[in-house]
Amino acid sequence: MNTIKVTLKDGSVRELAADASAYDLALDISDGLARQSIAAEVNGKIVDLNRKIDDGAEVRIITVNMPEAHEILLHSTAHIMAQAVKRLYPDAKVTIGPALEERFYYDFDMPQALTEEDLPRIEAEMEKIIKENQLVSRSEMPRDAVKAFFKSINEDYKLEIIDEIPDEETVSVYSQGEFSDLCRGPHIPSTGKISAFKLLSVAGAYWRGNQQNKMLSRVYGTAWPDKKGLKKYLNRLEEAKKRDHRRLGRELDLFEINEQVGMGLVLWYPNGALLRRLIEDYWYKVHRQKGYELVVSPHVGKADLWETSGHLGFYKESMYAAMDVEGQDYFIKPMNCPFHIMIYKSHQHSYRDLPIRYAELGTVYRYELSGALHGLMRVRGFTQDDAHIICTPDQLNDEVEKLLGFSFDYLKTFGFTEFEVYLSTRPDEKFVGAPESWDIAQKSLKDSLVNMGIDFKVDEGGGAFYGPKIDIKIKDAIGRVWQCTTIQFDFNLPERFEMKYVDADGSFHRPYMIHRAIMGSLERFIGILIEDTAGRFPLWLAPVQVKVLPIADRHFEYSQEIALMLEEAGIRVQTDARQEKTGYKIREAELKKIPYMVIIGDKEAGEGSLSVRKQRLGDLGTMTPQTFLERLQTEIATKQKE
RNA sequence: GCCACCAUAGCUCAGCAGGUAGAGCGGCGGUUUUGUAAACCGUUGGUCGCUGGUUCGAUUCCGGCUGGUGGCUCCA
Repeated sequence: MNTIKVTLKDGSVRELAADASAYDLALDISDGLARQSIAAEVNGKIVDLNRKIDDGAEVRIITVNMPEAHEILLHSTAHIMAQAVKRLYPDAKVTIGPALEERFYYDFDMPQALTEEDLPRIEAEMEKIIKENQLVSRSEMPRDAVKAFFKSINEDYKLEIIDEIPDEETVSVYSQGEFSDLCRGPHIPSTGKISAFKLLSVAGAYWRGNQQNKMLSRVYGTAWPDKKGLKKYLNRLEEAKKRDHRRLGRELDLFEINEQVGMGLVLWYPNGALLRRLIEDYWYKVHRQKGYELVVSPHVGKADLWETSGHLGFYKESMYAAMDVEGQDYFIKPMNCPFHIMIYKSHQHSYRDLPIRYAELGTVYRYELSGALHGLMRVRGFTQDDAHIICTPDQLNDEVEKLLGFSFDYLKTFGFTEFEVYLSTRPDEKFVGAPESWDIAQKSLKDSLVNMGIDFKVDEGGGAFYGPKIDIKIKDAIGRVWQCTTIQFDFNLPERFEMKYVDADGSFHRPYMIHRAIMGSLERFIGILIEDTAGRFPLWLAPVQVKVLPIADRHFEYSQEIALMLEEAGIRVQTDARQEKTGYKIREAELKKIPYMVIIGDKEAGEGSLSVRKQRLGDLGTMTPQTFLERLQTEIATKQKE
């Protein structure tokens, strides 16, 4: 009998029967490994476990617990779900069902939309399929045969997908029991390999995400190597729920979005407004330090301005309707740029004046679909931490590098340490400006990133029509990623507004312009900050920093003294003089996530000391008022995170 | 905007196979002078989101609207 040789990850070589599959290899190594295995990596490519191995291949068995296995688990579970749905609702047509990062979904075209109530039934049917432990098999077939097959079972969507698969790619079908699905794979060897899954929600989703198309029923679910993993994930969802900024916003009295005021419009309560103001103050301070000039622009502008800027041409669907002012149309601003440009144009500028950096916390209004609104994260009126940098072509590199450094420093100040950076380049079809200008700008952006040693991904063709951009996303405390900073070139507006500067030789030139926002929007950034910190803001941002808790009425006078001393030192302090037990006052301060509590009883009043308690950590012991104040001041000055 | 679901006291929620509602917390009043996450007693809170319809009668059933949630799309 012929044999083949395969190399394992550790470099060792094994001899197997000529027709051996990856599973046979796993079995040959150990029964335990075989049991745990769900796929194999052959010559760097992840394939099905029952795929035959070629002689000389380098093979690694993928077991359920490996990170690479998760996507397969999710994807295979999606198939099991589709199978279950087809069993329960034979009229359902399957469409697509990919794995996401920790979840999967499958979209179905249903005669009647699925609801939450259908989920337990589907889950039960899935359990059955898993118990049946059906073998999952892959077959590669000629396109026509595949099409004929899906046509025979009325899966129209699959036909549409097949037509879009590039010719050079092989078309494969995965089958388990009575269910077959067009799929690239790989998949688990049999349905019994799934041991922990849960369906999470149903939602509507347009076929191919296009509003013109039919609304499908989407079911989201998740799958994990074991029950423990599933439980951990579900706990994480719970944790995220606890951090939900909408809930904390109410609990901590930060803000409200009021029905009578209007959807997507934020009312900032005193605590939230204070938090916001602290961020604004810091923002103004560092921008002045970084050479920005602060400008202020109006909330509305005449139609002519928006005509010139092109917004009425390409952005109208996001703008609110015109208002008539003495026979003239005015529009509420969706962006600040035209105003900043008008400020630039008010004077003639020499090359010596550049770069000019105009910054404004500019509140803009954009029409967002009602269904897209979400707490502070997506609203209709929001404040951009906007700035426009106007410079000469040879100042570009320097400006971009400064800007990147500034952005990272700024975000780090708020405790964010992990970033994802994206460079988006010129779109294929629609763009303004000369391709050469794009090349210069893109090169400048790229060089800056490389020079600064920043890891980034390139989103080829992902730029706006008016220029390439760099986006920075931040990762929060529970690993979620949020888009904040955006640094965008603009070849459009300088042209439209005929911006210019006078060069050394006296000739006029068009300056380069960069739009940038570091936080993106204040509303959204604060929303992210709330979720990142779970409402436990760093001391420098906490609306109330210290709560003074006299134990009995006789301690009130000394408590007042302490509160006054702290207040005079610039600490935001409140005294809880109610006739309540200390435990009760502490509990309340804890729930309001006030960073420090100062407890004052006979002992403290007698010796002129303080008993200090830190939120969540508990009793820090007794210290002098001076020591405590110094501790606070250090923590504030260093903007230390909780 | 579209699909599904949801809307009961300030908050969290129970209830009603149709006969106009209840708890805990909070608020208020009192007693307690209190030591590191909830003292005790009393009391006040609701056009059951709005609006039509069915019905002798609707918070409950049906329709419309408004708002919210999860998605789709877009993006700060």
